[in-house]
Amino acid sequence: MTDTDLVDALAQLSFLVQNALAEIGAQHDLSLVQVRLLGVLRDHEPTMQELGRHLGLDKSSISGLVDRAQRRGLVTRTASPVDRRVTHVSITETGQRLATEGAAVFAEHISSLVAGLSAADRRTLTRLAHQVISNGSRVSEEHD
Amino acid sequence: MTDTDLVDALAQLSFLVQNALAEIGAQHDLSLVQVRLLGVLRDHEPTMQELGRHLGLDKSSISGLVDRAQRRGLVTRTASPVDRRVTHVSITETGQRLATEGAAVFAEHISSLVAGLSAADRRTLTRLAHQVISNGSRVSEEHD
DNA sequence: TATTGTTATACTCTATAACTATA
DNA sequence: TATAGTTATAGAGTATAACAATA
Repeated sequence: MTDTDLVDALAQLSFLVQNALAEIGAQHDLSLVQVRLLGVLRDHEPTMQELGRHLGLDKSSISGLVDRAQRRGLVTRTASPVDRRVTHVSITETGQRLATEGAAVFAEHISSLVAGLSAADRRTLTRLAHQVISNGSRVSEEHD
Repeated sequence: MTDTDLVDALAQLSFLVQNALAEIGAQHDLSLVQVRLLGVLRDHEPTMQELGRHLGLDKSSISGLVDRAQRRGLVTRTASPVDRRVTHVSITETGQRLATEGAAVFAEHISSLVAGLSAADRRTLTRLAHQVISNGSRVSEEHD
């Protein structure tokens, strides 16, 4: 027996959040995947391969993705000093500014969505969301 | 002051749910937008224009989307009897079966994600998610 | 004239397969 | 031989602009 109401609510909620992310990106001509790319690069300087794992994309897709972002001055490629096959990707000043600004707008947008909830309800929602997320990590590890 | 922890949790949760949807679709060679298309058509027989509003896409994008789904035997076009400019889109038997089966798999997947929560916590999460969603509807109406 | 839908075009995004350079 | 990344190719998905048919 599945909880139809909860399943539907989580599906709708996920679309609400993803649409917000997509719209904020679109205001700067960024697709959702470019938003995710900048999001990853805010805190990491991964290799092309690591980037592919993070985003769940083939290495050839990453090549094109980074090409287009680089063409717009958002990221740069740097050669690894230890293994000359390896390329690291980093975010530029411009990309960083865009990512930081977008993250702030996103945070405000989501905050406005939960503004009607009491402080206690917001804490509860945070706790329950984390529980579902950690459950999700466990599930995806099982399928490795 | 924005609630960083809640914002992050909702973002992560949205990716968890959307990835599940995308993976289930991919098992039948359906993209996320094709999944959404079939989802809408399960309960409606909209015109091309209405479909565009539902999915937030331009009418030209809908033409291509429906073309590809029709080529695969998932949907059909029917002429409106009252206005000869208008085309209605309906789901086929094959599409219906696919959509119903996918919805069941999705429901099971999400249910397994929340299986660790108590019944009370699941009820609370349902309530809070609905509150955020209705807040989101209100917000998007304001921007009309 | 206004509206519905299609078509032409251009670009992003994605995977597969073949390739190059390095290990 | 194996691995990291690129390139060639093909297809889905998207929007803009121009178009045809109908209202």
